[in-house]
Amino acid sequence: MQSPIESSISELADLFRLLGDTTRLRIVLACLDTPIAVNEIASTLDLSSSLVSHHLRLLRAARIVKADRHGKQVFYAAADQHISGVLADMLEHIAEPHTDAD
Amino acid sequence: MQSPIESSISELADLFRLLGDTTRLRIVLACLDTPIAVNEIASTLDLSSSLVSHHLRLLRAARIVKADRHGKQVFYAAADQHISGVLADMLEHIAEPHTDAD
DNA sequence: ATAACATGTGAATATGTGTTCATTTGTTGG
DNA sequence: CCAACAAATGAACACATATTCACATGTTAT
Repeated sequence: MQSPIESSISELADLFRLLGDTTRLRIVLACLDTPIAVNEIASTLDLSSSLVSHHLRLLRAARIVKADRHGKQVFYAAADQHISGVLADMLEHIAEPHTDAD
Repeated sequence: MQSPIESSISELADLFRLLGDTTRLRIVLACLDTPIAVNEIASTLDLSSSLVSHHLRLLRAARIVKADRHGKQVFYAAADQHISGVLADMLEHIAEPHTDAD
């Protein structure tokens, strides 16, 4: 991997920071496979739609998810393959057996 | 991707949250390619070794980096391929051209 | 043992941020 | 146009956490 320039680093960190909150992460996971409306996310995860909307705004700004309006409802979905790729890699990292030796 | 169980989610979020700070991210990037000592990280990134040590402790606890003592110095390196894989994916995500249309 | 160096740690503070509540904007159907 | 619903937003608060400073621990050489 190339050493990323300084400007990319804050952008990188932004993306990770957004995924680093359990509520936001659950929201992202909820719309990974198929587009899903805001209030459906809210009811599924048992959150207020206000809170979901707040988080989706941040996720959308970072292009982690993309929005698609259908009538009154707005459907959200993962922006691209890299997002699911990152999540898959991290899950492997967790699954990996680890000795207690540091 | 399988839907990750609830316990994995907080573990996942922890990992992302740790990478979501620019200082910690720079530290991780600094020891991605080759093991590097604490004070070398500190001087390279122009940080106090105390701060670097604090962050390394968190990164080590999450098994993002691993420690290796050689004499007085402790060398740190990325724990496994998944970490670099995640970073590579995220960099691709950033590099991807994006329209301003939301 | 002691000095010199490298790393680790605890407490305190300043800053960032997730959540709630109230309100507003946008959209469809009567 | 108006009522009903979905989504978005702003302000305020509570809480988490990154950083600094002072000090402790661990390691090597003399």
